[in-house]
Amino acid sequence: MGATKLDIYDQNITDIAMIAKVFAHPARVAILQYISNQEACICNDIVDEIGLAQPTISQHLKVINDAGLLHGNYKGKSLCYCLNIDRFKAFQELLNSFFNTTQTNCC
Amino acid sequence: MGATKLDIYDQNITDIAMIAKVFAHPARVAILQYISNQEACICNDIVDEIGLAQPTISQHLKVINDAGLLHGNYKGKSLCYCLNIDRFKAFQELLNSFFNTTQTNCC
DNA sequence: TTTTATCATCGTAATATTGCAATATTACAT
DNA sequence: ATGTAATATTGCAATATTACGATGATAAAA
Repeated sequence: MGATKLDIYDQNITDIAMIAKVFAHPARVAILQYISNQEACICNDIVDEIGLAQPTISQHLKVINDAGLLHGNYKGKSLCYCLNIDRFKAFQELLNSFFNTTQTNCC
Repeated sequence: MGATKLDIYDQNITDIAMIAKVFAHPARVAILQYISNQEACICNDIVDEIGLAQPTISQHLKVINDAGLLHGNYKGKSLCYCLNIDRFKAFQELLNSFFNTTQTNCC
């Protein structure tokens, strides 16, 4: 009990849910917005910007990264996280395809 | 510790996160898809369709309803849930506005 | 090489979510 | 009013998430 029953849903449904989960925490939305607005995107800057501890930010970054939304390059001693814009746009399209195939048929 | 710190984020960021949370569970995505594809949308049908117990479905419906995504009409002895399509489209636009203002500036 | 700065991982406590059985409520038919 | 079918609520156990201090790893600088 307690755990999500993943085996009973269609693949496209679990895909939508997994994408939405990335955006389902304000820290991750804020991180994504921040990264996309900066030229250099160093993790410690995010810690300063958002009022959360460094391990917490790092944990959220891992969730975002596991979803394939980041790629990082080393620049000096700081890690530069950048948005994987192709993946990001693919997420947008998947969500829109769900929204657009949904209609109201009754009431 | 453990609870999301909601007070440190901009309103639009928490809005996006709250919307995404509704779609962040496959049961809720499946319910929304199912409702939108049926002519009559009775809860017990959803229980049969998705392999979850009636109280669990009812709980997920409450989350969807609390987000303003449903309106219900009574039809005979069964409750007819219907998609609040205006709210649904508003959700889509908010998500798209977030996606569209996000760019990649480095790496 | 030692220090320093930056980011990741581990361990853990607090809180939230998920799922269901039992029970309550609601609306309708009789 | 009473019975019945459909949905909601409650209470609880299992699991997941969030947050952070302590610690570890890595790379540049001293």
